[in-house]
Amino acid sequence: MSEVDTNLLKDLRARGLVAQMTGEDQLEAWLASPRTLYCGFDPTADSLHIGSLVPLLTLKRFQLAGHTPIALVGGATGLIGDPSFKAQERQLNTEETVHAWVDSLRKQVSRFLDFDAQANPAKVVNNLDWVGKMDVLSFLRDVGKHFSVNNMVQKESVKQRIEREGSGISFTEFSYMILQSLDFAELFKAHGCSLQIGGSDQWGNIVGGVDLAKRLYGGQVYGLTLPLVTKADGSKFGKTESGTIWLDENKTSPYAFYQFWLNTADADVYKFLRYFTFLSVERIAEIEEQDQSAQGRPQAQSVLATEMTAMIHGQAGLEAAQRITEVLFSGSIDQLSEGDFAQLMLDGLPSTVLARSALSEKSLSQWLVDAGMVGSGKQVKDAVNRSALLVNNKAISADEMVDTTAALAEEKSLFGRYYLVKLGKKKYHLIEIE
RNA sequence: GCAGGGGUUCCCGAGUGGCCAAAGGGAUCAGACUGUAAAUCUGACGCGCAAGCUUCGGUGGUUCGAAUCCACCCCCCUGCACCA
Repeated sequence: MSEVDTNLLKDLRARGLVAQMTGEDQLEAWLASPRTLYCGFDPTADSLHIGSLVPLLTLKRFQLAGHTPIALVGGATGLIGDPSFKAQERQLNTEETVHAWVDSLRKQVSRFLDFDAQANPAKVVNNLDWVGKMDVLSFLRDVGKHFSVNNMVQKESVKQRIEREGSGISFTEFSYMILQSLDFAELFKAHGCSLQIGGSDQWGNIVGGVDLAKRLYGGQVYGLTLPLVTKADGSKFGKTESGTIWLDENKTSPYAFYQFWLNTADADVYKFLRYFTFLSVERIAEIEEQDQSAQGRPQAQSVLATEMTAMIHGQAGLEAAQRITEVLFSGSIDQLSEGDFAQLMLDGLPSTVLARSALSEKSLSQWLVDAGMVGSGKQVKDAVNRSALLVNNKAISADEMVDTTAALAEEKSLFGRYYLVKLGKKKYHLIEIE
């Protein structure tokens, strides 16, 4: 039997990663020996986003401490939809869609865990493998009988759906909790899995699973929830003007990803370092101290961005992101070589390739809207009025905004074909004329 | 099925015949200040550079004029009934 790191729980607590747990006193002792634990990820998109990162990384922390992690991809539960704390009934996705998403998530999740560990190799399972085989009568008689609707209705996670005016909950979503409970019981039986972790919104579902595993198999099992990531200013974590921050580099480029973390507010950054990185809490405290005694800009954001980008996108992704950042925010663009521009495009700087003959087709504002740089021409106009729209560092006039040929005149280009468009302080888009 | 309540621009939520592209708040974007922070102040916020165009669940109608009135339809909520 391999040894485990018994300081795990202490470390999780120090990181603020423990929201609730069952069997408060016993869990610590239970984790003194290697155990198997799981966390579920439902396919609600073709990629995980950074919100899922906290449970995923915690699974990793458990593995590093010597326990065996199981990542469950919800091929079955994803077909139903978790109602927990959702304001509205969700639209069901088709089976094909969910199947495809399951495959994507399986790959993504696998990158974080170690499957070759001698003592505690990770596993990935899909709950469709057992739920899909179950027939209705078995479900109702063998599983359903253990659930009290009275109890389920009391759950905070579905309460607002039941009480709230203007919404409701279908039996389908209401049954979700039973399926998730079944997962835990099933994993206990098949893999001796004795701990489920998840976001604190999963508490109700997790407790349901603990109860069911006990009733069906008399298992000694535990549940542990992690805090939902919140921001000090109350806005939603993980979203920016351009949408969700995904883990998939095709949906969120390493550059955008790096920038996201770099823009973390001071009030959140040390908490995020504890939540998301594998830096020790001591090291993080040290960073915080240094930042406090130093004037001006803290180093924490940069550490966070570096750690996270390297973790998700690797060293190459990090370097690309830093290269772009360096050029745009500290360098002067006229020092760029022709090759640098090509590199920026490769590195993932948002860019568009246009034919010179096509320029006269639309106004510059329309081109920028089409390129996805801004939401509407009004925003471009607003920026132009404030001299906040620059092409190769020169402000665009109101006339040029309408006349693309003038705005992107050949003599204004760099190397005859590059135009770096800057809107506001942070938004960049590269246009190449071919 | 019956009765009652409701569906407004990203969200919440005003608006009950012209002054409504539609109050207010939130979110978001931009500017100033800064550290590519926070807080604050300013501007924008259906689409369009503009002229102008398209909206208030849907379709028709009344009217010089409708988010606002009428008819029918769709959807949601609450209660009752039906079913058992």
